[in-house]
Amino acid sequence: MIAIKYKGYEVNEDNNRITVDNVNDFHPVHIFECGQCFRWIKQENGSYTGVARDKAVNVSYADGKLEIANSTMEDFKNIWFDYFDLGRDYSEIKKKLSKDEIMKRAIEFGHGIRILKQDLWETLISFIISANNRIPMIMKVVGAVSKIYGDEVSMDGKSYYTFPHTDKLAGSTLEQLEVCKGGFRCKYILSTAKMVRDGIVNLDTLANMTSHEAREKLKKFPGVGNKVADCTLLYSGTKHDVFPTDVWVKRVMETLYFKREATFSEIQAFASDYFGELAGFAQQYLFYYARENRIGTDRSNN
DNA sequence: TTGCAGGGGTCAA
DNA sequence: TTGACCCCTGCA
Repeated sequence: MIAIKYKGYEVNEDNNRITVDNVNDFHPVHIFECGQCFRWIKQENGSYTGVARDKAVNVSYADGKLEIANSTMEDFKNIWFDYFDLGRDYSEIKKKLSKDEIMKRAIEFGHGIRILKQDLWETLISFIISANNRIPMIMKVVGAVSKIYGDEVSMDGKSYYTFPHTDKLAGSTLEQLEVCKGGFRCKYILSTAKMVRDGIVNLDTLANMTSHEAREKLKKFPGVGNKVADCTLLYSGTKHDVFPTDVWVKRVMETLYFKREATFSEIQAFASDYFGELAGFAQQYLFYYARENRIGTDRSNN
């Protein structure tokens, strides 16, 4: 048993299990089902099992205590602290974003949302797969890509698969990749993988660019437009001031803010002006609120 | 049972 | 600005 203080948290390691005390603004359902990730599966006991950063873990949370099973203290410090964005004060963000009744409602609804710091490469490929696709399908395709091209890791006697590194995917043929059922997106994945491998676009440089520059850089990849680029930047924790605008976000903005139809650029301009540096966080609360309540569809309660 | 629309977007015309 | 695109699900 090891017990340490780490960046304000009390962290314990016992029997390959990490517990972190006094974690606020954290709700696994909100975090894992707000559309930012595709590799976390809900278990019968309400915990989530997933693979990230080449590790399989099980995550649960209750009464301020976060538990990460199948993890060491080293992994917590090197991976999970940043992955779960534990260094960020979400209470402060929520306070700043609670500037109107709409945001107050959305934040109340998704109060435990955190924006994960996922691997940039994995996020890029995952969101290329997300184009014109549904979440269960995206999860199946990402799972298949990992199973075929990733490495096996085990937890509790069960096998899991890491997301493949760039070289592995880039070395595939289109025919092999199509087994994963990515459909027309497979050719985008393969071309993107080759471009990354060959250094045509260097993902490591994105963090040092402005959000606009980073988005334009990402759009050089086939299958990447504004939406996929912004999702990649936000869900990898690279840029938090982007406002990925998909049909759900468009609907919620039109229904609750504009009260009329609005164009993509109108919504972008509004978000940038109104939410500023916190636009990405606002987008997550709004997206989760809109999708779970079917805002803007004929099945909504509004 | 079969058939068809449409989905958290991008590309090409 | 508009249709095609893989594949799957939901719903007649």
